[in-house]
Amino acid sequence: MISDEIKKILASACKRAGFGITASTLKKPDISAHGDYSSNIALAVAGIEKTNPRLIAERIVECISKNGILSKVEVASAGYINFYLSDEAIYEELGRAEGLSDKWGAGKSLHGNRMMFEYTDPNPFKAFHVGHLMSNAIGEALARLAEWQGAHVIRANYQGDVGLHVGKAIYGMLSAKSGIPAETAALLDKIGWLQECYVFGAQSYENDPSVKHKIDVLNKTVFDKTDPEVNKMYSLGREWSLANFEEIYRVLGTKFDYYFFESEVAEKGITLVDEYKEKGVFVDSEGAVIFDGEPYGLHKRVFITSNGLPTYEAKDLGLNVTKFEKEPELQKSVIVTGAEQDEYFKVLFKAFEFIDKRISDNTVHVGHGLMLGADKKKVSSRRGGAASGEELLLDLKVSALKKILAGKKELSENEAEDTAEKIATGAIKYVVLKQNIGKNIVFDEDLALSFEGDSGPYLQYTCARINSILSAAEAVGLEASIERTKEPPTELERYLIHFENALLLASIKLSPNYVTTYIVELARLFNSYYASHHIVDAHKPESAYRLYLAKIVLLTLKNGLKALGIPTVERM
RNA sequence: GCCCCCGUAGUUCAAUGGAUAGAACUGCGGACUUCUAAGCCGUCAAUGUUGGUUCGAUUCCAACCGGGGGCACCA
Repeated sequence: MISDEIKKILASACKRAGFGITASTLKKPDISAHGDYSSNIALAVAGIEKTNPRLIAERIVECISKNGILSKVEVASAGYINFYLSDEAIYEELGRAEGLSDKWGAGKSLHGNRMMFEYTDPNPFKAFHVGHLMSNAIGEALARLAEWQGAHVIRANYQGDVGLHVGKAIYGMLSAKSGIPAETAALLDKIGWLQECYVFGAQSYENDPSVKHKIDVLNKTVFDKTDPEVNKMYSLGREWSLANFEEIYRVLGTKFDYYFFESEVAEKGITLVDEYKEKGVFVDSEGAVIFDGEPYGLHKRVFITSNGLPTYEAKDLGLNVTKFEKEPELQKSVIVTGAEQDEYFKVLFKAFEFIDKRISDNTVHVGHGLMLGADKKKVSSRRGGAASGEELLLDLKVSALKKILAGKKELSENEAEDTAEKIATGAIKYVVLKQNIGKNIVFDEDLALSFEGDSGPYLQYTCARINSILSAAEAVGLEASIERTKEPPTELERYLIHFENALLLASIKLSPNYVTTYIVELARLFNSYYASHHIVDAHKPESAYRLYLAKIVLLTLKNGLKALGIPTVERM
């Protein structure tokens, strides 16, 4: 990265000037008039030495040796040191980007690290909710950003295949047995039926005390596997749900390496609680076994109920131990869930400090906000009730398809369908990834359907537009080249140079929005450039360079989108 | 009651303690019979309140006001 070069230059200049600061602070200035890179190091030094920052900056600048990559170094304002890259350095960076191709943007900051990301976590027998969509978008982006930094990433999905919700669903299934879809029926029909069963079961559970009792008993039957009929419903529902989730993951672009199930980790959780109860980590309280977080400013949590059943606390104990058992070389474990679990995880990690410090030290929880509708309430579906993730995707897809068909593009039916799906996925993922993870998202579906402005489709559109330019160039036999007829770098070229840093920062901060912000600004700069520069013109010598630049922009957009898990389209 | 998170243009979001707080949507006003108008250009408009720390605060600290979430056998 060229910023590393400048950091070195700056550090050695500081040393020569007699300032022993090694922590170099180099950033891209907010406005281009302040150069390509800027350092506030003189301000920091002045703070310590109680002297005039401008004088310090000037002393540092005097010590900067001549270097081909810099055209100018200046002291500005209160004492900033602004670095201006030479045109040659910028062309060289563009050439480096081209050479790296689909590796352009990658870094080494996590090279050799083995990291597990757990996300999505839907529950079989229940709907795939918009919350799962968010968790997936964020988890997938974080996983990919880590991969771009050289980490070996392991994707994990933890699913609740036991528990009350299963009892409710199976109660519904048994009640509606006559309407059960045939084995040959479409998956969508099976899932539709299953969800109706769940809703029926859940409502009956709330409204009818006798049913509540029946479901509680049924739930135990599910667990004990003593009733063949119940067993059959259980395996059908589980199978259908998981197959349906797999289809959603395909659309979303996620491939999991591990599927953990609550049923598989419960036993281990119970054993751990027993073991560490003897050591005083867990204590009996009102018949339950709890961990008391209050001495640490946290709260109490039940791990084993008074009926002797493990809560999700105990299961999480088993889950996290299992992760490190299956992956002994694991250096970091990241868990993505809703932010409502923030404090729960603090308690869990505190308990882990007494059980396995390696786990508590190397596991981080990322809590994301809720997705709300335009009315700031839960996103509701067109059919009433909370919207499922699938419905939301489908609504967006239908709208995208309409828009595609309204155009005069000659896309085949398949391509149109596929493109619409990618636009829908891109739209929803972008909305989730463009803002800070912990905050609630207000998702105005009508606004999202317009696909205008600061949006995923805007980025996809820009890519499609460049593709179109490339084919226009091909049609007239124009070849991209940076060798002849270079033009002085514009803001666009100067912006491209910061791509690697955006990816690095996003990875370090677990904040994909650094990348969304970067690439949407890049797209904006390109579209603006496009409006004022005619690119393909066989008669203009500068066309080769402009085409080259367009290709680098496309490469950067594609790599950025890939690192976020947002699909790109060829045409739209 | 205790704890956690969040308060930035009319709206939805940005901003690694630094320079002139950046976009999008909306509104208003434009350009274009040239490579994709899901585009481009211009314009109006914002840091909840009061203090503190700092050379410098949207960012850190405190209090208050407002919103959301969590605090025992559900996940």
